Amino acid sequence: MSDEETKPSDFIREAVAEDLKSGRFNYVRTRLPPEPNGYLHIGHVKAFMIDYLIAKENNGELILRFDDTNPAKEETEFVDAIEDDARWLGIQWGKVTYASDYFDELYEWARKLVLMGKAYVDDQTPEEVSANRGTLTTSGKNSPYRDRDVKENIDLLERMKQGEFPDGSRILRAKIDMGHPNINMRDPAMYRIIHQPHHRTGDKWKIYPMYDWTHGQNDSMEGITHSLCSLEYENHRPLYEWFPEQLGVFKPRQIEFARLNLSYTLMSKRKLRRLVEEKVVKGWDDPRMPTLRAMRRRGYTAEAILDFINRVGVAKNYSVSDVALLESCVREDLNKKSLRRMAVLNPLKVVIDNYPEGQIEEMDAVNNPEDPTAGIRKIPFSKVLYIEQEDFREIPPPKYYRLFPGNEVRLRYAYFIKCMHVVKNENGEVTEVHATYDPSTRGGDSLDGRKVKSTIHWVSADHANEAEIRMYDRLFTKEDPEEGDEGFLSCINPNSLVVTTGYTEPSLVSPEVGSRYQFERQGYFCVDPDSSLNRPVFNLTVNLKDAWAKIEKKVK
RNA sequence: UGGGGCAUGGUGCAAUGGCAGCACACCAGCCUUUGGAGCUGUGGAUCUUGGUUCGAAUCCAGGUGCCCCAGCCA
Repeated sequence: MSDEETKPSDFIREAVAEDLKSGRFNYVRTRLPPEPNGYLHIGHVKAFMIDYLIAKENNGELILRFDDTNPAKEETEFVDAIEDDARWLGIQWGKVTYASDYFDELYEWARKLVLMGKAYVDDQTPEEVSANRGTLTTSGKNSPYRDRDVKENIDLLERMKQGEFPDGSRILRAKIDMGHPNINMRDPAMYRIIHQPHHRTGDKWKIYPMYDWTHGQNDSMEGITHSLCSLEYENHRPLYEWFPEQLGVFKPRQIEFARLNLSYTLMSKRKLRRLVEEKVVKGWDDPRMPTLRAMRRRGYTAEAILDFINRVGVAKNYSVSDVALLESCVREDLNKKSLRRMAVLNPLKVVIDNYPEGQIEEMDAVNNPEDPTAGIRKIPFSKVLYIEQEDFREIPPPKYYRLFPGNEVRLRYAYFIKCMHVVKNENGEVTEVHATYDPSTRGGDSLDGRKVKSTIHWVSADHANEAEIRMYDRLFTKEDPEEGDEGFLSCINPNSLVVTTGYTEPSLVSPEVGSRYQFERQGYFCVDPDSSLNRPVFNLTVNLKDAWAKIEKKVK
């Protein structure tokens, strides 16, 4: 296998290679630019991996730079969480910086622009600024303050900085062209007045730089060669390039790609916040959320997430990836790694009539058929068992070959059993299944070559341990939760969380929080921090493919 | 009646003028002590019209559709 062949390529990697070849840059340096105003979600992972891998593949550097230019929205808590999540993904960066590290230098650069006559203080109200910006199809109007002289501008800017003026009373604007067809070039704001403490600079500043003024200049100051961002910044590129051009400083290259969208998933921080605030979910780390904290809690591995991101690829097409692909990646990874265990989620009592009262046998069970080195374990077998309610039907539908009266199935790693009769309650519901076992099939193999069509899982009732099982499904019922007029809150899946009490084999009495198992024939489960002594809580990470569900649906 | 961008199976991504391919999903079969996993196979796509060319998904022209932009958010 050669690295040359397996190395992914896309239009960004090609552009970077071209820049190196042409000599536009002789090194590669990228940056991760999160705003510390919320938790990372899977959409960020795509952007992060592009930055990280492109730096890595080119023996370049990666800087983690927090874009903290708006004190009203940002908090240290998020800085820590973002670093933690990024590290969990395995991303490595050279150093951590903050936009706020550069506030002084940025201010000097702004003064320089004012001195050059390329920026001015505007006294218009926000409403006037907006009204005079024009529309998409009509030109804007120059501010009456646009031709203020340099001295006055310098003085006013300094006084803005000193906190002499109230919020919203003035802004510093770049002097470009109010008639520009690209609205971002119609004298964009560089500084606004905000009398609020900043999570890092405290109350030193009363003015804060805007994204457009900050980001590109930070890139330049840090010697970033490639500033990779999502498509919505395409319209900002002319401005991104205008500033360093005027200042005569290092000019990084901005390249845009399509952000990640996922079916049945919301990616906007604002809307995710509503889910938390309106208690649709229990918090940012609720396993149904697309945040990394939630996915970690749910049991997704970093490897699976990274594999997914890699398979999705990089392009400029607006696209919505299928959440089924993510789930497939999670299954593939977990299938190789997870220890198998037996757990009954919705118990139905089975009594083996011909099994000696009080007898207990230890059955050998394989820990992971995909990994022989995982070894085997012992599971106790006795006269009274629990099986899954779904694994018994009094009247079997077509193609059903699990347990039903008269049918024989295999209890995994134990015996063949045959259903003889059932016991019902006053409502006519089956409460107990009676069966006989064939002692010659111990371990699950018949001596006479007799075949059964089904193998079902079980636990010994006396030895089983109670556990809380949290079964998760998609949060939304629509592929695009935002489709239609009713909004995403109108298509919440009422069954996105179903909690049951299940029974596990005794080896799972107190599993380590965060450990992952495959419950045979059901899915992958991860031990939740809510677990208490002898009463673990298991989160469904992802279910196993359910062939019977498909058949049943088709037969109907 | 502006500017910027994008159109390839159901979904996502390749093919860089030379046999339209990969993954997921789907369907059929094989195998199976998980109706799991695995294996094999089938079907299905170049937005449209015209042009250049021996040859076009790719180049050119027109059309159509979708996305982004009028924060003192990022």
